[in-house]
Amino acid sequence: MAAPPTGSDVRSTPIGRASGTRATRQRAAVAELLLSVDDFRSAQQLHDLLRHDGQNVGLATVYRALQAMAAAGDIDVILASNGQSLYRRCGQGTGHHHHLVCRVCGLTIEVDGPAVERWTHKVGVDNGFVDVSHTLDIFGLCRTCAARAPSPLP
Amino acid sequence: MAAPPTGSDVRSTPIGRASGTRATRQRAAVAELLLSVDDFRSAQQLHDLLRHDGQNVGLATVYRALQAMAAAGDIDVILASNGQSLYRRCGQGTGHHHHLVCRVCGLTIEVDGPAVERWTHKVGVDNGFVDVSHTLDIFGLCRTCAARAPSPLP
DNA sequence: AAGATAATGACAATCATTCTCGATAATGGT
DNA sequence: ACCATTATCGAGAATGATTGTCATTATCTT
Repeated sequence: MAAPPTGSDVRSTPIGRASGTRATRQRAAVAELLLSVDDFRSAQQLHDLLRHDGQNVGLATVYRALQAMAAAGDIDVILASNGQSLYRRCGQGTGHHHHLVCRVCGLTIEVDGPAVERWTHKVGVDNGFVDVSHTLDIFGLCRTCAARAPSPLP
Repeated sequence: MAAPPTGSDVRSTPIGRASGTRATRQRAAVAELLLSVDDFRSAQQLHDLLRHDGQNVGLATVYRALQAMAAAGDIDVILASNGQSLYRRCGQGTGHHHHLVCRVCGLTIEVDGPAVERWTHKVGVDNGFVDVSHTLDIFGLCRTCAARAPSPLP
């Protein structure tokens, strides 16, 4: 044991590691892969990428790793309109935030909206709700995709 | 049935009926059921309600009816966190709006946020996006459910 | 080093939703 | 009204993402 046990054993585990969890090759592979990907990807896409990368990780393991990371707040999850979950690393340290996502290429920009946070919370409280949370995502066509595609609707 | 048979449904393509679509008992049943339900319900819940009501409608038909109504803009759809779609009639005439939904009982309140609309649009445009849209839903525990359940998180 | 036990992987199971296709019934024209 | 057309229905099979099972393996604690 190298780390000095200073009385109460506060967080002798690395950031994002809950006590009782273990560092494995598979989880490291998933975490590292996410560092090299900028856009939201499904669990299965990430699994394929690992395979092509020579990494051999089971699909169920990828799901478990992503869930764990999401629960720990290390990655963002959004629900695509077809119901599948998409994952992406999020800016370290930045807490709650939202996403501006290109419908075509998936380009993602993190955005903050303190006013919106306040507003949604107030709406909940004003209506007698507690434990208020919200989902907010912005979609559109990024400059590149807009230039490429003709106007979709007249 | 002694009630006037041609009371509520006009045969000459009522509002919301695209040409080429037909008015059937099943779709009427789904539409009417939605009138009596205030909260978001899954397709399967609605199917069960129809069954208990004596109405015999196939599950696939309920899905098809809901999809058609959603596509026509007659009902609202939200994606629950488990990925399943929830449906609810929306206030006639009211255009774009958002929802405050109780996580436990599904109680739903429609809310408007003109400022949020402006903000999301601005965020998109400022980043070079066009054709900007967004999703925004607020979740929480309504007064009743909060009183019933102990605080979920210490 | 050794034991306790998270974590893994291959595969089965689940669950919402969609598809298939023969049967049925709503519409429009006559 | 009657009929032909064809949208819609219903029951079950199929799909596809995600989760559960469980024997085996690898990590952490002592």
